[in-house]
Amino acid sequence: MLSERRLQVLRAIVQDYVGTEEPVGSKALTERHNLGVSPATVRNDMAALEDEGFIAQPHTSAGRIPTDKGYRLFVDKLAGVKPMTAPERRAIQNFLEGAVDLDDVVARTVRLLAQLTRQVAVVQYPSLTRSTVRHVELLALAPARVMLVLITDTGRVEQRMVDCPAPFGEASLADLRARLNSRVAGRRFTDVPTLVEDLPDAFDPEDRGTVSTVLSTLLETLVEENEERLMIGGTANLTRFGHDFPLTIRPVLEALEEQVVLLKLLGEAKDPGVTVRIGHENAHEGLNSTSVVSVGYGSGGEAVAKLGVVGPTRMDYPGTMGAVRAVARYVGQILAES
Amino acid sequence: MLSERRLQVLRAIVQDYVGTEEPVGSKALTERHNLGVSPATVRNDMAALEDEGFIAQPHTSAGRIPTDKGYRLFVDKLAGVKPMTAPERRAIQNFLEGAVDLDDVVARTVRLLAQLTRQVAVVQYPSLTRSTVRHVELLALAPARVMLVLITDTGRVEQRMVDCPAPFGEASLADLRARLNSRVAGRRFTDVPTLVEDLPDAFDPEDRGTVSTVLSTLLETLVEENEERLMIGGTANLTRFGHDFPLTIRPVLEALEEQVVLLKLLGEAKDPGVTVRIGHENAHEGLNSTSVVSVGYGSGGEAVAKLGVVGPTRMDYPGTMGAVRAVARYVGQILAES
DNA sequence: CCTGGCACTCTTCCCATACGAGTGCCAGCC
DNA sequence: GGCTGGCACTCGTATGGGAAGAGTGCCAGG
Repeated sequence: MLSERRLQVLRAIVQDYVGTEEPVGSKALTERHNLGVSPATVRNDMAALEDEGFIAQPHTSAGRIPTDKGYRLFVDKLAGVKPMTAPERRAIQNFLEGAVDLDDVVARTVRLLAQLTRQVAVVQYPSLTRSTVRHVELLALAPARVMLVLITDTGRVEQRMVDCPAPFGEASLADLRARLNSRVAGRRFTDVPTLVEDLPDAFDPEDRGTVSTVLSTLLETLVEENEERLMIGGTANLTRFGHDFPLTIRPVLEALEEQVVLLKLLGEAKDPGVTVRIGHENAHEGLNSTSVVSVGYGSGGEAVAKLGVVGPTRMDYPGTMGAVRAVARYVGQILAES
Repeated sequence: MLSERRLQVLRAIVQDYVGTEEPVGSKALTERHNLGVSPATVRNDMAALEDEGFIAQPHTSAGRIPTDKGYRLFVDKLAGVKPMTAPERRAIQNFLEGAVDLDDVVARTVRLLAQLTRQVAVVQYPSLTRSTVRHVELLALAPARVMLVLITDTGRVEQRMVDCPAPFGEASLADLRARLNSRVAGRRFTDVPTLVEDLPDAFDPEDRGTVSTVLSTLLETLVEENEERLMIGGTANLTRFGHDFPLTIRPVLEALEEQVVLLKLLGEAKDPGVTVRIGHENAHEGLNSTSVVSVGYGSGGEAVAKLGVVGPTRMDYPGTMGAVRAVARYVGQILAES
């Protein structure tokens, strides 16, 4: 087991390295931190930390830098989440309150996160599966053409065109609209399939085909839109990544464009609080030199989607975690209000 | 005036530089192109071209690279638009035809453009101003809460929540819905304000306030959403930009995040055909080392939005212009069909 | 267990040199 | 007049050898 002081040394190394972006040596450490021991002692501690795999040297005559394992220990044991200051919290709230619709909320959230953390921000749109139906609307655009509009409690709106097998009267449409809403309004999306199962039976045989078509489009929408959308921002912050540019940044940009990858990444974080995945803990190869800090957010107690940031493993974890947590909290509030 | 051969020399320089990314010298030119003259002659021509400002030397003992002015001449006079091959055209069509809704069309277009040109692709959503109204829907979500849904002929859907000053009966709502649609359906967005101007007069005094509120929300939507949305893709291609990385790429990424900047950029291109803005021709400073190739697209004869790519000034102009033009054409077709 | 001292290892920086690519110019030739 | 070969010149880049500096590991002593 590592002694208390060795942990302090590790913490100091992480903090200094995050600050300076340069390998940190024993002498610099004792100067900048009150460890109460000499550089020589620190050197011994460093050697031990290196044996355990928490830190490494880029080359023989250089200082140490934390490994992924070192950051992991730092995040788990050595540092808390740095809470936002009151002015920061006010600023977050003010900025988000100006949003006019869901798109705007998401867009503002991305901007805000990117600015606060100076990293790449990723915000997932509220998921359909975990939401409830506010309203389903059917519009006859032509005799045999219906537009299906789905409104969720999180303000999300999805629409689909339905080509009906037969013309569908306005009265039947109104009937279907009423029956559909009375069954699914306020219910969870996951329950919808069973709730509408026997709905065609209530209609005249001639309309049943159309009703079935509409319903199956509705169910399709639930499934399709399940591959959720997300918004990304702050990619310009990638330029602060490191010195050996193109090689580091390219795979990250590629990964960011693969929404599937990002969604999987966010989806994997099951933790109810802030989740941190460091370097190689990320399954995707392109993100092996990055850390992902994410958290769920939602209008009620339950998370309906995730948001987070992607940055270099050398990042200010306490600050980033604090910012991510705070933003998620306020977004949740905004969603609950609207 | 420049002689015919000098123009050929300029063309050769542009082509070689685009290919190799390195300053091109007189000897290499005569070897790779059948100019029929010796390097010494080419040197004289180069000196003349440099005097005129079409090419420049990075340093005394290096080859020449084209200036913005040189690229401009190349684009205007020396090169045409390279048409896509038949297989390429088929691939474009196939790829776009799989789209299920407008979002998907735009997303696929971005991907396609980025892949074809190996550059950053930008696609603007079809504009509201130049579209016509397909349908306006009003949904009573609560006694004094109405959702306004606007559907355009390009498939775009916008929704807004309206908080009414007074409860609004279902009958009145149906009345308003019917009157509204009979007036604006099939009409251009720009005409809507005058078309609905006197609509409140037809209602009972007690409903007038609500009708006005709904209408003003509708008009707001037209104005607000006029600041159009766009989708960007292929940012990973920025890594192929140049050797002096962070400095070049950073302002570009920043500009790309400022949608306002991009929209202005696309908006400035009035040309009915493919527009090319080279280097400093772009008003925005961050894009001074890039060229923007854009073109309008639309379902009918008229352009409803723009799309294009952003890349280094050192790009394959004929190929890029061909790809941009072809994609715009097929997107137009897809929109017209749906 | 901590500390000061010391030898050792590398990387980085700097400078000087050599090399080579490319130019500009000139005299001569068609 | 325009093209060509030749030649001197410029200047960036590659190469190599120190010298400097940072940092380490280890050891003997407190």
